[in-house]
Amino acid sequence: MPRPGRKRSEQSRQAILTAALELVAETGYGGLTVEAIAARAGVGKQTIYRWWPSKADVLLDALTAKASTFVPVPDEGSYAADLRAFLLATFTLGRDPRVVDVLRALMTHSQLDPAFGERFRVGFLQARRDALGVLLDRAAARGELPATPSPGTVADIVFGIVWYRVLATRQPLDPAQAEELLALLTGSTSSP
Amino acid sequence: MPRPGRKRSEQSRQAILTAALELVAETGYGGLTVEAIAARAGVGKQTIYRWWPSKADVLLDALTAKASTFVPVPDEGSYAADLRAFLLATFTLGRDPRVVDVLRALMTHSQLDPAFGERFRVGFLQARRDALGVLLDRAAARGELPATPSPGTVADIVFGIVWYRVLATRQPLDPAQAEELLALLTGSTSSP
Amino acid sequence: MPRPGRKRSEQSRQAILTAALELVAETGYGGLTVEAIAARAGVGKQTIYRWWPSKADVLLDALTAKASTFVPVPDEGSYAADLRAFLLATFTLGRDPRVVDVLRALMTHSQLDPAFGERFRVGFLQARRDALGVLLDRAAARGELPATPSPGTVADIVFGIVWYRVLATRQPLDPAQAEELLALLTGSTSSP
Amino acid sequence: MPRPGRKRSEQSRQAILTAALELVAETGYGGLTVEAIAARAGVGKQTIYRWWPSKADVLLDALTAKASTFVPVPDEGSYAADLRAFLLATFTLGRDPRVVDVLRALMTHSQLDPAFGERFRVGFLQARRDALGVLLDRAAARGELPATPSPGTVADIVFGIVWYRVLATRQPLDPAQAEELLALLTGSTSSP
DNA sequence: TCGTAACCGAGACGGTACGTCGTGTCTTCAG
DNA sequence: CTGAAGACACGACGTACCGTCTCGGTTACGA
Repeated sequence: MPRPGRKRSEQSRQAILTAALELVAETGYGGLTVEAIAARAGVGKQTIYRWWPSKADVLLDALTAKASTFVPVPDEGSYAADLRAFLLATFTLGRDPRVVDVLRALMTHSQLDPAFGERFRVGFLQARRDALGVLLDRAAARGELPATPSPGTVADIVFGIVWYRVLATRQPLDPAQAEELLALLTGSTSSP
Repeated sequence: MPRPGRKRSEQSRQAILTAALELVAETGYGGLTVEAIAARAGVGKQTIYRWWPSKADVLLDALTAKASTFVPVPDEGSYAADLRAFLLATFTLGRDPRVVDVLRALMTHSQLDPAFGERFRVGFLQARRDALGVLLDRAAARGELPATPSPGTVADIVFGIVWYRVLATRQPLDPAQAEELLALLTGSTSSP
Repeated sequence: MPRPGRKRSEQSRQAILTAALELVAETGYGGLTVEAIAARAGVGKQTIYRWWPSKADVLLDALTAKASTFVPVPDEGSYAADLRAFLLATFTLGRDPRVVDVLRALMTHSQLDPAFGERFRVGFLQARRDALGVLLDRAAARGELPATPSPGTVADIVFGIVWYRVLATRQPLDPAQAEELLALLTGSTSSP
Repeated sequence: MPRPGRKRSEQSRQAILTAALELVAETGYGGLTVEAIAARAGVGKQTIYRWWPSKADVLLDALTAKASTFVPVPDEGSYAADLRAFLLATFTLGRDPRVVDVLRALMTHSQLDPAFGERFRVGFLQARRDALGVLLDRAAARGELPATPSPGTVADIVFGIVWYRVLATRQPLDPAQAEELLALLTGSTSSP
């Protein structure tokens, strides 16, 4: 049942998302203020607060709306092929500076704002783990999964390396490293 | 050659470091303000600004001064033993909530303040990588090092998993996972 | 053409003016801080800085708004009657401790802040001289004005005595002295 | 009986007085800080606080030390001659910008610091009134004094006009105005 | 077609913290 | 003991954003 009243302005929504992405790319999270987003988008602050709980939620929205953050997990037939596909898709995404800037901002904000931290953990980080989980379950069903790095540890390793490079070393993700990781995790030819 | 003028007050320095650690434990980085540190330490704000470039530098100082952050790397005779020692020391440290709170704050601030980010990267993160590097060099000299995960990737994996759990999942570091990691990286008996 | 946005709060404005007057009466100009005004008025500091260039401008506003600083110059029929009315009104105002406290603060601030000094001189001091000037012009037109103390000097004498007592001797203005001044300036019966 | 220890440095004293005069001339009272005086004089702040209760006392000291502030009151033979001498000496002094700058600073500080205000009133302002008082007493003894402006009012008029021009209009004192004042106060030929 | 309700931009509001400046006191070392 | 140097606790400064709250004005549905 459509309520009365003016409709939400799609134009303002787009302007806000774009402004947020631009600002985070230009100045980092430190220079990202609600006032600056509103000013650049030509929008009142209230319009932002009306639709998003925090500026990080704006970014999260922008990330899922603009970039195709979604990493599909098609069945490639084997654990190795599945994992390779997942890693390459993930590492490719992690080479886009615009995406990386947003990821940094999201993780930073989740440390400052516990409520957002929970949303981010449940709605984003866990979703990525689940995607990898699907793949690992499939491998387990096939009996392909090595016993020793438990699925949880595999996820910790894969996402750990991504976030560590994004936040700590700030070096772009390297596809060659994805292959190293693949070899390590599938146990193929790793003897001295 | 001692300069003239009053000496720096060691008492104030200690009070500031302690206050910073307490506040970050109580309220997280979000509640850590220079004013609050100064108030709790019974100190003027200027005394903090005089000696530390930012509040995160205070924490970094407190971390290295109070907690024995230093992870020594004695030669245990083999790569596996060396790495086990390193991982256990690291994971143990990463189970101390006071240390973890500070680590979160440091990484958060390094995203907000690029200048501190550089200091943190060079003075802390790289130092930890170097410690692991000593160990890996020793193993390479002995010919014990598996070919495939390059030393850089080993470091990314080890520190990646630590930081990912500290920042993202917020689950305490698990010694059993250290053993998993050890098995994986030394290539010992990991077939299904 | 009304601009968009929330209107200025008249309630805040009144609270600020009142707080400023109270504080200057209680503690003098030395104890008058923008922070104290804001705190007492239950107002953010920014609200003060938004509307007044300095704390003295708040006081000046309060003086003209609250106290009836205005000294009317009705035509009393003769120079002597006009001047008596002017002097009595001025001296009466100068006996109100609340007014005197503010005057002291304004003159003090005008020495500290040259920009305010100019505003004060043009917008307040000159206005008072002009009021006296009207009266003197009228007397001149009637041919009542003694030749020797030029109008400018008459003004210097009248306002000089007021400010000197306010700032230097800190003695309340004395109506009897107004009569002395009147006799002197109108040249009535002043021989030995 | 000479106390033990190092003697007070006359060189430092002179440097402080000179620095204070220079600063007040360059920046007015607003830019006159103890730190700036100490820095320019090449002196520790403590040396200033040791010998003067406030920065205004430094200026007061400098004024009486450097400029010959003293207005002598020789007996010129008649009230008119005495008063003319006094007024011309006073107005001449009040035409020196360096003196005027200091006077402004002293009066300003006396509004901010009640203790200095009292010192200034008793030690400086009253001294000037007393000088004029000597002259008026002499005239009274001779029977030359007009009845109507009482001696106190004469003083209020004379010093009022000086301070009013120094603080309020900021116009230099005018010798012609001294003559006007003289004519007015001695009652000589002032009919229309 | 006319409320009425939700939207919009703008921007003022009460707050909190920022980083800086000056105060007057204190501590250190040199003369 | 004085003097230069400078660190100290303190308090106010003026600014930047926060998240909230009016404003006047604009859609757009339902009576």
